[in-house]
Amino acid sequence: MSIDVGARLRSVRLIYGLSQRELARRAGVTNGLISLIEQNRVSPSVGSLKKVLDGVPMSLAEFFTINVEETPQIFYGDDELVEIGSDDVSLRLVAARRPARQLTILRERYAPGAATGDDALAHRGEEGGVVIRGRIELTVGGTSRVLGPGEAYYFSSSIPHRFRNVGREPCEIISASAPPTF
Amino acid sequence: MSIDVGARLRSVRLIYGLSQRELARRAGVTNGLISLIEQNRVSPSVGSLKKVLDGVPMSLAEFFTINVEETPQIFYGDDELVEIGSDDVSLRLVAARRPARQLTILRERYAPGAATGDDALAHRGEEGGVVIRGRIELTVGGTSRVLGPGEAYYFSSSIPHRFRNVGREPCEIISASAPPTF
DNA sequence: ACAACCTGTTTAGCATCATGGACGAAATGA
DNA sequence: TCATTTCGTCCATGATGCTAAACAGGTTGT
Repeated sequence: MSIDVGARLRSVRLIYGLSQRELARRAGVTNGLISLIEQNRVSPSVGSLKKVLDGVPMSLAEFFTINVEETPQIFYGDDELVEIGSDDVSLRLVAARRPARQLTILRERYAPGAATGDDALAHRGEEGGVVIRGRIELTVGGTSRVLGPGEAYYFSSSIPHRFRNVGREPCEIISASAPPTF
Repeated sequence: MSIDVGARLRSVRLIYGLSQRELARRAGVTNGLISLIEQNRVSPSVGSLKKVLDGVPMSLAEFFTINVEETPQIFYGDDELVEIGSDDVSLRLVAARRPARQLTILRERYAPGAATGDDALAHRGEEGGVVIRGRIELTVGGTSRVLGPGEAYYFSSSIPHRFRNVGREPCEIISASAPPTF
């Protein structure tokens, strides 16, 4: 549940082949603090954690992104396409069972006339995709464009956006987004 | 230089349309703490920052990844599919011109018999994709499997991996990886 | 054996964070 | 107008992070 900052810090320190004292010296903190953090006996302030990571160097974003356990896991096949959409808009998620994915990959299918909703979507991250079949109208931040098979798109997910199938046949898209939205 | 945790938190809170008190209630902390953090008058412990973000909800990784300035940029269409592959393996990159992408999205085309190379690939991050057409043999960490249209895959890119078209027709895949490899 | 150095851990005390409540300003409603 | 609600900020106090120094165990070298 918790982040296990201690294990993360220990693993990055060892990756860089540093002792607690050496890292402490580079970071301008005490070795004792490194020890306490690695044992999870304190929850460091963001300020001191940043100082520590500056000694490596590594950004806070990277620190919280790295996967410590490194559970090599492979997901294959049709089974991994888990349905999460509605009737008109079918979303199939790749590797849904995998914990802590860095990516959401979807096969999206829009029935003729179907759309992602009346309100535009807006969330963190970036997303993009490629149209496989059919024609889709993509509205991003006020401007619209119709995309056909083979065409692609990419934008910041925080800009309000909406998809709508304006063709007479079903439309299919492969999309990806990071950080994961599902 | 510093991270300006305060401004980040404030912008996140406002994106979600919450007051300091409402966020505090959801997070299980006091409104005063939210106020102090947003003014950068304290450097919150990782533990409390996590509690706060759980109220949104947002991960620490996302929190430190978000770009406060947010340059809205949209990439559309066929133009954005930039060719980067060889003769047998064609890779077209979505939104190649966009700086600092968080995602690599590729349309990959393998001629019959073509492969990603004699040596297996291994790099940081995660990747996945969906087969659109043809049949591809995917080898990840010693085990192989042949995937057909509609099937999907997902794995840690650090595991050595290799793609090979084992069918008689061209194979097409839409893939995504993060962090970006191209 | 012994010293000199390394490792990570522990502890007392001080600095900082986090709480609960009080405060004034601004908006809402009767 | 006056009461009520909600906003963000501020303050005293208790909780916790952080430092400096001591400690125990392991390795190297003389």
